[in-house]
Amino acid sequence: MTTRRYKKQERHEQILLELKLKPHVRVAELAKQFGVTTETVRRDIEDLGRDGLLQRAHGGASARHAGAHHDLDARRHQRVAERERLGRFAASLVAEGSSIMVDAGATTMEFARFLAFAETRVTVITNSLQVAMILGQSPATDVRLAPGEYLPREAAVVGTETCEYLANYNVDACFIGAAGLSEVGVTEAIAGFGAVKRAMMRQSRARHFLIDASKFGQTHMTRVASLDEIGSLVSDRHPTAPLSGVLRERGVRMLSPDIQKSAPARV
Amino acid sequence: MTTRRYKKQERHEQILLELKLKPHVRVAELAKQFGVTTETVRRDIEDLGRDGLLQRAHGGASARHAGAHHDLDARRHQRVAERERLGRFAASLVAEGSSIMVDAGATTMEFARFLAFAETRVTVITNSLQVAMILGQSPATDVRLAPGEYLPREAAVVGTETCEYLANYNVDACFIGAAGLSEVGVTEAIAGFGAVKRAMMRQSRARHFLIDASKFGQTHMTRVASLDEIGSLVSDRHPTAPLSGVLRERGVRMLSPDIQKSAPARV
DNA sequence: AGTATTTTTTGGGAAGAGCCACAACACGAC
DNA sequence: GTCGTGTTGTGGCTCTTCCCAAAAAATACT
Repeated sequence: MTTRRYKKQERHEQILLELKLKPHVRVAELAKQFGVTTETVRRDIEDLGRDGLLQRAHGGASARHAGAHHDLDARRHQRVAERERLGRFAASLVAEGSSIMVDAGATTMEFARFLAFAETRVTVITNSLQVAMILGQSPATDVRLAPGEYLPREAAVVGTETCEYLANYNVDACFIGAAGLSEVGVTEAIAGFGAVKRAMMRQSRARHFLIDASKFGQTHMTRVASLDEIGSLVSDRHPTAPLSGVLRERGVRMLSPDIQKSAPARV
Repeated sequence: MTTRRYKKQERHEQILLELKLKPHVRVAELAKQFGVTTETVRRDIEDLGRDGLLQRAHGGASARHAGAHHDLDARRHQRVAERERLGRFAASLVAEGSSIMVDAGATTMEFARFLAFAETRVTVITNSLQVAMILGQSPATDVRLAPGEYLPREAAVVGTETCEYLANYNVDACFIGAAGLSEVGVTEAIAGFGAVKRAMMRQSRARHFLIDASKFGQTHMTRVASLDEIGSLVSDRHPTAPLSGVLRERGVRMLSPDIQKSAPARV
């Protein structure tokens, strides 16, 4: 027997690995690679798709580029439009020729996509591998990546090294995401990220928090910033009644794209 | 007239934008969105694909995202079998519980894949985003990423920051790729990488150079190491006549998997 | 060992996507 | 207006992919 067969789980791992390297794989391709039937690969893909580890597509599978948490996937898919508006709007806040720090996360990634697309000339310092790769696409962007321990879940680095590194730079603005915004302030679910976000805040003249409306009122484990420390809140919608009052009181600048209904939506 | 028709260029932009947001779009989807025939969309995709702005796929198009760098991907598809043998073999050299540095490149990526697959308990320091992502998959691996300027072409960081960072660590071994190996020594085509490779060499007790046979006899611009400095050469085949003699003379340990035909090839 | 369970292959029909060549349409120049 | 160029739509055909169900093989269990 010359070629031993891959076991199911081995194929699954290989497929995911493959998707880390290219955005799209074809069923036929994988079948040949593994030496199995396309039907088998199809089943593999179906399994992985059910677990939210990849996106199915006709003829193959695509990476779930968000790097977002599996559990939040459903919500992520409902709020695509919102996140997109937020990202596009936030990207418009970046001045030509400026330097910024960009945090890791699904929202900031969306922001990075629009920024790359706009080809704004800008220097970016980030701890997110995804953000680095996205912005690296744009020839107008200089990207510096922070060091640190690699967190596969979020495709980002964290830790003291990361914070120390950030402390060496002073930038015009930072763009930070978060899991929750409430009267308590900005909070984050994933430990380790808090420190990085705070380090970014310290080094930036302007602070932009990219938080979509679904996170309003939520409080998570670690506090990232008190309300006073938030420079501006960038969101897809303005916060409503109780929260908006508190925010205004504490001097938070609230920015959102929802005024301009003018241009007939084209997308 | 309610819905004005998109012009060609507008569609092109929209398609690219769409791909920034999701990794894969379908022809049929886009056709409906634009209100044109699938045939037209197909033509659009073909145009964009010709310019290398996206990857074609059956049923649609994929983003040329992060990691799908043409040359890197193309290289990955050349000499697959050789590279694979090399990678698998090199991965077997890593001792359980050790710490290593891993260079950027197509060959070291393959090595990383097998190392991740083997789930060897190991601490890895790298300047390659791809290597970090691949090894991050393995729960047994601790990954630290070096800082520096991001090079989209290779999905790696380089520069003085990178080298300075590496100087802070001392590891058991380093695994370094290269574009050429000749009597002159190990040489590299891409400037900036040489310094990083040398920095890794300095901090490692053992040095493994992962160089496949197709690179024997080649000399490139910047010198990475003289023959004396090479610890061991890991390759898919033993070097032949003129080169092998010189290498032996200069104390290079030559390792390659071609003796052990035992384990049936797995892919 | 032998049986049970999971996994993979096989085959065939339906749906989708691709490709090609030619017709239809738009736009600008003259 | 006519012409020419470039773009888009149409119809016919082929190939690929999908999905389903049943047979075959591999694996796990006792």
